[in-house]
This record gives sequence, C-alpha cells and structure tokens, in this order.
Amino acid sequence: MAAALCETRGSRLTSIRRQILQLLWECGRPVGAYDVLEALKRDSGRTVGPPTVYRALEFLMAEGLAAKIESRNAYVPCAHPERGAEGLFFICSDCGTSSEIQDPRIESLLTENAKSLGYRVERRVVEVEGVCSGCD
Amino acid sequence: MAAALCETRGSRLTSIRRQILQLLWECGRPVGAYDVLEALKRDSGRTVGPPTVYRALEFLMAEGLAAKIESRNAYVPCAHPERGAEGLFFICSDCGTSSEIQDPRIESLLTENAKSLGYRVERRVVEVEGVCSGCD
DNA sequence: TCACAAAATGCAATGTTATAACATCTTAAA
DNA sequence: TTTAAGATGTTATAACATTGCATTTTGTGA
Repeated sequence: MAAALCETRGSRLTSIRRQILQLLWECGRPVGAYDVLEALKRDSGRTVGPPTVYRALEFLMAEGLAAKIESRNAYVPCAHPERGAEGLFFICSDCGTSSEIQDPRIESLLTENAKSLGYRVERRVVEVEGVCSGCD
Repeated sequence: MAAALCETRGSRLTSIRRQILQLLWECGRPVGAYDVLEALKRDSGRTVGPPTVYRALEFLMAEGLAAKIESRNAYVPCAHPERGAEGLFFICSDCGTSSEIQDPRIESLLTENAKSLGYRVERRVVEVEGVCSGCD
C-alpha cells in the first residue's frame, strides 16, 4: 500500500525504509529510534548506525507514512499518508499503545486561534496522554 | 506573584527556582535546559549541574508555573498556574517566540475524542508551529 | 552496455537532552 | 537545638540526534 504511494510520487521505498515502516505497524505503540535500530539487528541480522535509522524515519515522515510522538521521542506509523500531518494522537500512559484520529473541528479551531494570534500554521502537534480502557 | 502562589500552597520557591522562572519570563521564547544552565552561570556566577536545572524545571511545571514545549525540548513560563496544563502553544518557526492561549472548545473536543476511544485524559500536548505576523 | 550523476547507505565521531545514584546542605517545625 | 524532609551538589552515564565524509546503489542518457 505504502509502496504504491511512493511509486506514484516517484519516491523510493527502499528495503530499510520498508522494514522500519513494517516494524512500526507491528509494534502498535510509539517506538524509539534506538529500539528500531536493535529490532533491525535482531530481526534481520542487519547492523546499521543511528543515522541510517533517523534518515529512514525522516523519509517516512516526509511521505506522511510515519509521525513522531514528540512527548515520547518515539515514532508511529501513519494511517493517512495522503493527508498532511494532521493526525491527533492518543497514548496510554500505562501500556503505551497509541491511536491516531483526525478531527477537522480541532484542526479548524487551531487554525482559527492561530489566525487571531497572527500565525500561519505550518505544523501541528496534538498528543493526548491518558489511560486506555484496557488499563483503567 | 508566583511567590504568593507557592506560599499559599506551601511549596518553596527557592532562589534557583525563582531565578529560572524569571529567566523564562525574560526570554519570551522556549529555552532549553542547557541554555538555562549557561544563563545561570553567566548572570549570577552560579555554576550548577544539569540535575539542578531539571529539578527546578520539574518543580515549576508541577506548580503550573512553567511548561515544556515538547516539539522543541524547551521550556516556557506559564501564564495561568491556577489552571492545569491546559495551555495551547503557538511557536514561530522563524523567530522562535511563543504564545500561550486557552481554548475550552479544544479541550472539550479532545476530551470527547478521548472518551470515544476509551481514554481517560491525563495530559494534553498541543503545539502549533507556524510563522508569526512579525516574520511573515 | 557503460558511464555517470543523484540518491541512499555506511561509518566514526560527536553533539544535545535527560536521568540515576548518592553525598551534602538548608530549613521549618517539634 | 535536634532532626527529618526537602533541596541542592556532584559524578557519571543513559537516551536521543546529527555532522561530515566515504562508499554503494540506482536510474538515466550516451
């Protein structure tokens, strides 16, 4: 699916990038860059350095295929690559699992507020930490 | 002003904490912990280690007197200590200045979304990066 | 097919942000 | 004035991220 998107955009979903994206999907929770690094080594015997991982993550984020959870310094796969970085994230403070949603109402409220303060919005970070139903 | 608040709460706004809070207010933009550290050394000759700075920032955040801008790993003073960590932050990607606002509509939309996903909200991180009117 | 330029990756070092663990000092209250 | 809690000092290290440059891979045009 991601492959097709990259195809049409003319960007290259290389082996490492694909592996990392898959890893993010398999995990179901935000994953740190160094965890990715170790998982790569473990799963595929492949030993890579931090720059390789960070570059791959950067690529995935640029393509909208992944996002960084700023409050955790960790990364998640992104459900709607075609939309910008407009997702809202919910992270369980107990088990760490995360969910992404979209809410145009929040988007427009943020834009409205930005406008009244004189800001032109470039990027939004919306992260809600809480306890999920399974852990509560 | 902050002193009074700490007084009534029985918490201690010590010299370092007060100095750091003042620094944050003087700066008008998010300040990194290590910048705080250097500023302390420069302004007051006082040499402290990272833990001292982080502990002071942690105290200020616990009291609602400061907040961390997660997308920058930096800290800002907080306008409404009496309210929780409910601020929304706007940061200029050019000059770095930041503004804090409250918007109960966004709060309640986030709570609503959290509820429908089965989350009990503990903490919100809402940060909008964009270009401010002065830089645009 | 080959040469080549652009993109991607490898690699070593280092920069930046944050915390752990334990010692010492300060302060308010008994 | 003792004393216990809270605050700070100190050293070391963990965790997260980037710089700079070498090498390899890949798509493109001759």
